[in-house]
Amino acid sequence: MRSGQVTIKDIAKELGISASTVSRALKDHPDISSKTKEAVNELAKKWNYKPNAVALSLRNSKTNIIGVIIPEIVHHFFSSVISGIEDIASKAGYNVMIFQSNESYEREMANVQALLSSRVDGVLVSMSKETKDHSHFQELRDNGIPIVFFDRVCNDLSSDNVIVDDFAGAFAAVEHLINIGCKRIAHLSAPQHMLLAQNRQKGYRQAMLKHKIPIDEKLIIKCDSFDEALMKTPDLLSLPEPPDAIFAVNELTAAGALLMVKKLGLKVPEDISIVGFTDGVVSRITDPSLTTLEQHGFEIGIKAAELIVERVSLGHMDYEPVTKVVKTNLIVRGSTRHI
Amino acid sequence: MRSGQVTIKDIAKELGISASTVSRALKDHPDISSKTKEAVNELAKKWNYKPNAVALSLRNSKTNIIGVIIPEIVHHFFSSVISGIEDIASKAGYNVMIFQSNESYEREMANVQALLSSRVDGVLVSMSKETKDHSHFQELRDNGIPIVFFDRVCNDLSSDNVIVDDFAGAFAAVEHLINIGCKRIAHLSAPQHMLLAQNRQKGYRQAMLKHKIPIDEKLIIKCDSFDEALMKTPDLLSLPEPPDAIFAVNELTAAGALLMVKKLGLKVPEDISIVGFTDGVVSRITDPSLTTLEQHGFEIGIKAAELIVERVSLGHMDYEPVTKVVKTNLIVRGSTRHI
DNA sequence: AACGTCACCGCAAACGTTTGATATTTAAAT
DNA sequence: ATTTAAATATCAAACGTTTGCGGTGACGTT
Repeated sequence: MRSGQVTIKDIAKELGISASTVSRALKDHPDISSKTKEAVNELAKKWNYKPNAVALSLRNSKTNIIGVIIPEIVHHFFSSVISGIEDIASKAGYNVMIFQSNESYEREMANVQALLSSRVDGVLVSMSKETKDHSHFQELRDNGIPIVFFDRVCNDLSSDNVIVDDFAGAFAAVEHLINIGCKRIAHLSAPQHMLLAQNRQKGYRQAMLKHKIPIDEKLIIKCDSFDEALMKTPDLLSLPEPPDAIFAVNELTAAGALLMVKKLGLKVPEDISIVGFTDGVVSRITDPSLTTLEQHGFEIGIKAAELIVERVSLGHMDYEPVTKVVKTNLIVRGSTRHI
Repeated sequence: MRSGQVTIKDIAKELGISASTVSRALKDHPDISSKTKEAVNELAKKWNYKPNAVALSLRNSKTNIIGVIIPEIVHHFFSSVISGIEDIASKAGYNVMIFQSNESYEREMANVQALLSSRVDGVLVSMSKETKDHSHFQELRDNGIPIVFFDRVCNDLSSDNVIVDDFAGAFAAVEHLINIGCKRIAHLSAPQHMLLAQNRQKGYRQAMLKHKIPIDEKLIIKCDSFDEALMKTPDLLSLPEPPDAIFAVNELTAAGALLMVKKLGLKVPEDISIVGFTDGVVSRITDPSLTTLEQHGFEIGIKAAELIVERVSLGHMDYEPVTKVVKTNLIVRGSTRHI
């Protein structure tokens, strides 16, 4: 057995022919006699020859790698996205390289540098919460590497985006709450520099407006994690006019609110209805199970990967950016009143 | 602005010097005058030169990529592992390429071929449930690529492993149940061809044995998902002598059992105590929260990555395989009685 | 004998980088 | 003025692959 992996040269040497002939034989080039082809193919099989992707990348200036930058892998939504990406990429002959920013701007920039060095063919990004400047992404573009943003997209950079329909989803959720008779609906929101959070809040406001329910700003608070929900829900409930419903910006926040509401002796959904965003495992196993908006992470991954593959195969950066929107579904479960 | 990325040659041409001089200047080689170095560094910075990793890989026969094959990315445990891997890898200067087998043997083999072609420096694997033959992994080894298995390891192939201490964990869990006074402890188990499931069941039996509690085989059933737990828990509870505790092979199964027990009008933990394996988000948000065994996915990822980095830097395949065991912690929460 | 036509194969360059072995220049020492 | 050494820069090869171009026989046609 040889050390390292078999190359075309090894085969050529063994057969006493040139490397180019071996290359052509392997590709069934008409210039090569069938005798030679047979010999080459036989030996290649016997020695388990695998083309060296690195050499190919160098020659073709194409790595067949797509890079992914994600805030945190340990998230049902994000891991679903990655799964979708990997699915499509592997089908299209691409490999996937992942980087997590850990919600840090620094890390994200370092990741971009690594991607640049790796000469990946295209990049998929969901931005970190910290990120406000986008020049590192522009740098990728300047070097001819197409980018598709997903979920946490970039509003000032004109770019390809794949997002969930946050506005419509939030609107539907709040309208559902209104339809079952809720009047004082609280909104647990995320920081407003994120487009996603803006749109969900807009959906909330629009639904309230449409149904002529006055908006109480005291019912809109920044609260976007399980632990924060545990902290802030009591304040909300001790308002002079407490809410009769909560619309949370994500699943875990909704779960935290649910837990605290119960702990404070109120009943869900009889006293308070709760709706979350993002459909993970959590919503199904709470008691009662949570009414949520399906976020279709897998689908987003698929769409984003399809788009980047298309952009990469284009071979140039001269295209009109598009924004693909994935619809959300409202899944009604036990945490909202039935009428 | 130039199209494509800046190379050493571009810099050399612009400065009227040779590529080798540029290369040495960038590495602060003593042969190069400081004047030249300054000029080179300045231009490299101005033009944003990034070394081409592909060319380096080819030259050094080292890609600085580690490949990961995982059954399903969308799993709290596995995504935690990936997160740990990515953390260590990036610190050590490696990039991470992921592949999911989707629990399919076919896919897994295809992934190995891709890994082989990509010339990754090392591979981390958690096997698919289907996999019984391991020659594809042997092929990686034969080509000088070290492998570290984690969680779902390979018993017949002598190899590096990183696993959780399933036996001790299960033992501790069951002993805890016994200590709080439970006598009839049911075990919701996974298919026994998986080493992991075997060891957990062994831990269960050993703990019962130690405390001289008779083992009732009717209390050991195959049941390893949320939905299956919803189905089978009622049968368990309607036994002539129903259990007073449940030890489930994983978190979601425990959550399913918990939900169903409550639905049937029994109280947790007053009537029945429940313990799960694997610590995800789910255990914290159930009501009551679940007593579980922390599986430390992140930690496993870290250990596995550290090990593969070590193996890779060794530069040869002549080492004695080790098995690293990550301890589990029993986290006592609300689903088990306090005494 | 001279030429053309095939069928088959090899040469060399290119992708970007590094590095041992050389060249060339500069300055100092004889 | 010549030699010597040091300083500086270049050459060429190598990593594995592809591909345009050129080359070599064998054979058939005039």
